[in-house]
Amino acid sequence: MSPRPRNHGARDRILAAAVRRIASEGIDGVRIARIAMDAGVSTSLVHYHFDSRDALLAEALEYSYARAGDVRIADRDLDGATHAERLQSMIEQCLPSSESLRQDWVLWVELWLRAVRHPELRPVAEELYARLHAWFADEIAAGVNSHEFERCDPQEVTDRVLALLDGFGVRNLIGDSTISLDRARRSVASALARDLGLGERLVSRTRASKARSASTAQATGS
Amino acid sequence: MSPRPRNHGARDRILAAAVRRIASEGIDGVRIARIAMDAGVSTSLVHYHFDSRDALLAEALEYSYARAGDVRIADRDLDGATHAERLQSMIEQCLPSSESLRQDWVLWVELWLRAVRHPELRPVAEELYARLHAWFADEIAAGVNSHEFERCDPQEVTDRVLALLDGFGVRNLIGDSTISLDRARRSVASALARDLGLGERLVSRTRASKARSASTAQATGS
DNA sequence: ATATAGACTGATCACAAAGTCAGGATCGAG
DNA sequence: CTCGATCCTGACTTTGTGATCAGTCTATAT
Repeated sequence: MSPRPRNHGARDRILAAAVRRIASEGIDGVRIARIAMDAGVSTSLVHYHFDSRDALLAEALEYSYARAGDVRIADRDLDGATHAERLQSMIEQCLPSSESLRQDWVLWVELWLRAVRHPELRPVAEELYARLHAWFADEIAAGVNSHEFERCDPQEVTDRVLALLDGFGVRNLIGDSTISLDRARRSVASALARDLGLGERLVSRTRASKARSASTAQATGS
Repeated sequence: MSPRPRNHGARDRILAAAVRRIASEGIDGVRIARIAMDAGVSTSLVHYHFDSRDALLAEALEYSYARAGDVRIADRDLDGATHAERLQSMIEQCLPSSESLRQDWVLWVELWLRAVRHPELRPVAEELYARLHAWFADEIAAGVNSHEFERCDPQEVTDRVLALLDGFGVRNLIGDSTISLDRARRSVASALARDLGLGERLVSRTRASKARSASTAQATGS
């Protein structure tokens, strides 16, 4: 047997550093010298592991999007929760409510911008939205089935929720002082609540903050 | 009198070319050589008129945002219209529904991304949102006053509409096949209609398409 | 022991693109 | 006419950065 590739982890460190740098400086602003520095290696090693700068960045983004697209929780605190409580927690995880979520958001916007100009990226974006869509629509449909929610079209409602999340999320992301995180949360939740026939509140005040802290705790970690 | 600066229009042509190039290639992708080519001048002239690449791009963006932020219509066809009809037309003009609106949208997203990393740009973004907000909120408040709409909080409703517009707009902009322009239009309009107590439709079918064609006609021109 | 493949580096190349500079062309004022 | 300011250009310099390459080091297999 010929010696197998044994990686001392440098490759992964480079990828991780790349993701961080992309988030902080933008795809176009990233310099491989910085990535190498962050990863504690020489620039040559970066070129050794990746064919080109573009290849590195593409893989880094792919990695990050895959992670972000993975359903974000198997949140133990929500095991016995109602569908409304789960939805509340999902909303929380789709807003830039923690440092790591903000980072995901920036890469997200970066993807939007590039998808406009590079049609080959559109499937990537669509796939991400499709997963988010399924995540919400399934939960809503389940709630309708179990008569927790009023009859409604889960597809329509989901699209509206995703749009609200994007709209409020972006404004909060860019630091618009009129859209606090809490305002975004409440607006999205109350709009959703009305669509589901729950009146003005998705969940009661105390339960809402419980769901929130449960999900932010796990979003912040890692 | 000392000789006045006599500009043969080159400076403006450079700015216009810059805006076009930024929209098509992105702020980071813009090369002054290309801008110069488009404007039919030498690169040296670009440097003659603008201190630096950054200064040129900043001025170009400022120019474009100012134009886009200007209230977009004094739409004669809507002079005798109801507030609902006006709102329908405003929605149309806040979605990427024409080539020039798509261009504005791209620059808009570009601004979001940079505002995240350059706090000095945030006031620019906030100002743009403030104008949009006022535009919608005034119209809604007027409709409430005249009892065309149900009593509601125009600020809240406006923020929700702007979020929906951003959310649906972005997805349409990146070519997401599940969010057609028409779907975006109808979703935003129906959500707004419900907020205003008008049931499911903001305006009747025929009047809606009339308002749409009126506003796209003027959005496409120029 | 030594041959081999993978992991890694320092030095260097190549190139694109921003920015500079010296000077030419044009126009208005005196 | 001619002086000076404005407008404009081609050639050049500079710099940042992606990529290459020759070679070292280490671990493992035989």
